[in-house]
Amino acid sequence: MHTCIERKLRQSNNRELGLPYYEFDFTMRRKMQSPTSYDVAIHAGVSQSVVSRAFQVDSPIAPATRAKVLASAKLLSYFPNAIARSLITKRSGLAGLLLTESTQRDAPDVLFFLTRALLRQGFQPLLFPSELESGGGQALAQAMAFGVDGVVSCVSLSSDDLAQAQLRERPLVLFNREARSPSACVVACDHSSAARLLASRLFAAGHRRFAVVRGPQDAPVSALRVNGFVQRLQELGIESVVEIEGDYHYESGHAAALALFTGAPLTDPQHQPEVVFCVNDTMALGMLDALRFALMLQVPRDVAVVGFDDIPSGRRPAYLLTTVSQPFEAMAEHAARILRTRVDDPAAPVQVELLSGNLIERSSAQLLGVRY
Amino acid sequence: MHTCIERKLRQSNNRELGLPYYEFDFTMRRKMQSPTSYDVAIHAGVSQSVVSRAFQVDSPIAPATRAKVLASAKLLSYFPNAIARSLITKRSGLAGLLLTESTQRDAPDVLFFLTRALLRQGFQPLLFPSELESGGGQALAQAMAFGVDGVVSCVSLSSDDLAQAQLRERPLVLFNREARSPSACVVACDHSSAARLLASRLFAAGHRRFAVVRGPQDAPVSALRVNGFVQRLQELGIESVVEIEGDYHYESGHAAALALFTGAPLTDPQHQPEVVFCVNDTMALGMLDALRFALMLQVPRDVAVVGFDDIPSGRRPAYLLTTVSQPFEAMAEHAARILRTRVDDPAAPVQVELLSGNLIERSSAQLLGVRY
DNA sequence: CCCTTTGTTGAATTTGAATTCATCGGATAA
DNA sequence: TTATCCGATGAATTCAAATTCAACAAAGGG
Repeated sequence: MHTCIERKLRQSNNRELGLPYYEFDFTMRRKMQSPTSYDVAIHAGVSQSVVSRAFQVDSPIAPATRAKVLASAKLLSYFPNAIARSLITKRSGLAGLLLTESTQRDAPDVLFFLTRALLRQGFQPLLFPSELESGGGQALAQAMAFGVDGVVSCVSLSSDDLAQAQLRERPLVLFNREARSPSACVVACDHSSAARLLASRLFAAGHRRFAVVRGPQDAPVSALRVNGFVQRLQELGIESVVEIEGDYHYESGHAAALALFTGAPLTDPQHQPEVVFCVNDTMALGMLDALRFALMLQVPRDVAVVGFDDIPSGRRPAYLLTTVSQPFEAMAEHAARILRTRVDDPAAPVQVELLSGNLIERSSAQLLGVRY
Repeated sequence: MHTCIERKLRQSNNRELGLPYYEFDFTMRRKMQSPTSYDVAIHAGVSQSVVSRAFQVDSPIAPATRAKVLASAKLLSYFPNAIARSLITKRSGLAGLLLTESTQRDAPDVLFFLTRALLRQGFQPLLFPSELESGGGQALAQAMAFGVDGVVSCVSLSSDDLAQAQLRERPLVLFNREARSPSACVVACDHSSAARLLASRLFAAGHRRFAVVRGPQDAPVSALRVNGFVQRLQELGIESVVEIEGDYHYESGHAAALALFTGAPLTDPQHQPEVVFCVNDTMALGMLDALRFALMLQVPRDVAVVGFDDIPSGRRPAYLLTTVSQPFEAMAEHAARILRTRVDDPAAPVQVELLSGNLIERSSAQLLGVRY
């Protein structure tokens, strides 16, 4: 009886004393280490397998035995070692969360809702921030090495990267990023449609001269928003839209205002834009402050301003920015649910979900027209 | 030769085919699974131990052998399994990061800087958000089960919880929380001193009637800030300071303004506070908006307002809030460094670091007096 | 020419928990 | 009373990589 347990116990003691495992063999409880299932087994007078079973649902174990084991475990403050468990079950309970610096700093809500949603689906979120948008591949490889069950990526990934993940049979959900492979699940805001709607309703409100402050050339979401906006305006007969490049930050919105409303066209009000669409709220706030405090213009009387994202500052009386809110909470819940589904059943169909943004009219710009 | 490897290979094949490990024994390469060190060993014509050594520094291995192994590994896109490694090395490379909802939502910078600092110290951050400030104990137990090498906690922990961590020999650093045990490392902003300094300099600027909007009664940092502020004022001869309880949110700052400046004392300007100290910026912004847009008061002419935290919105022209900034970036770097030190050497001395906050004077309140 | 030293290598063992499979015991059916 | 069955149990094996230790080779010294 208990030969295996005795061997293990002997080993434990020796480890603690810094001796080779097999040369030392009298019995003595070790201290100051996490207890193992063997320790609990000895305390409860059962085998290690029974301890393992006591911690699982639907396992063949007598209720009385389970109670006895759980009592011992509590006494020794034992908790199953998740690492050892995942080695054999091939399930770590970890979900990799790939982030860029800008996701973290400009849209902290994304991280908040995603971590909460992942937790609710039973995943512990393991963070892989990359400094650059291009660091996704390495972050993904790292995540694989850590044995994550799946990945939610807020970073663009190449089709090679996606293939890697698929090779390892690790489900991956792209969050607000383009799918570069037909096998990738995607949850995103429908930036393009929201921008089109915004264009329609600004047009309906009577505006005819538009300007756009976009993000850097290679920014994936900026392009979707700008193209949707501009294409819709072209359909409505607006031929030219002034475009200025920004970098998503407050200062570049401020600078864009000065660029738009200072210089030659200033003398001819016919050429000044009536509305400025900034592809994110942060720039829109810079724009508003520049218009009001540097250029002494009235908003929306002289110019209207719209943003995109619905950041908290834009809601306050000092700004009251008309904007589009992305349903981050719902998006996060969808992403986590899809991940859970595919982890449980790798054969589940690939899902692509586009959630529509909500137009929020405040006083920085008036919107008119049908609801949708 | 290679008997062990052959056994393992046979097992691998059977696993893939869904058969019991030991009944199937012809050789066939498995696909669509993460390669193991055995796969690489076979490919490179060496033993598994050699593969393991090839991936470590300072291990006895011939340079030529290592090159051969690494080439095979690259070809098979093999990467050591961090889970299996940590089972035997007792090092997971994971750092638990305990957070509350409010840390995440109100001070996203904390998470940003902490994750960056932990990464730089070679830790992968594993998140344990708890809905409530009281959920720290369970989060800590969870973190232990996941085998984290150490923990940074932005959540208050009881001395029992701290004892648990110590028992498991897992270093723990408290971030902006009180140490409930002499064995706990702490990195925090010196809220009390900063608040004292703020009081001194508002007094020096000529103010004599003060009000404070504090956080909930049990909020740990609110108390430090309020007490420092009020105590210093008492030392300076100010006997009574009006206190209003808020909940850290914008709306409660707004409400506090209405409570302070509406009603009986309004008729007698002698009793209206000249300065309001809000224990966080978010409430200070609510206060400012209420004063300006609801009560039609001029800031700072009629009332001065100061906050604490230096959130980005407060820096903008619409607010220009005088406040105290917490050196989160430096605090995060310190916390991560302390954690690294103690993980590498559990006998390293317990460190407690209080970093001083920086007073930032903008136009919502004037500060006078010596620099420090 | 033999013996020691140094540097590499591989077989076996280890980590902690889950799983498999044989076994044991008690209960029910014949 | 005996045969059968089912639930509960434990010994052994498994996961993937690190580590230990014995074995071996080549090089150097006596």
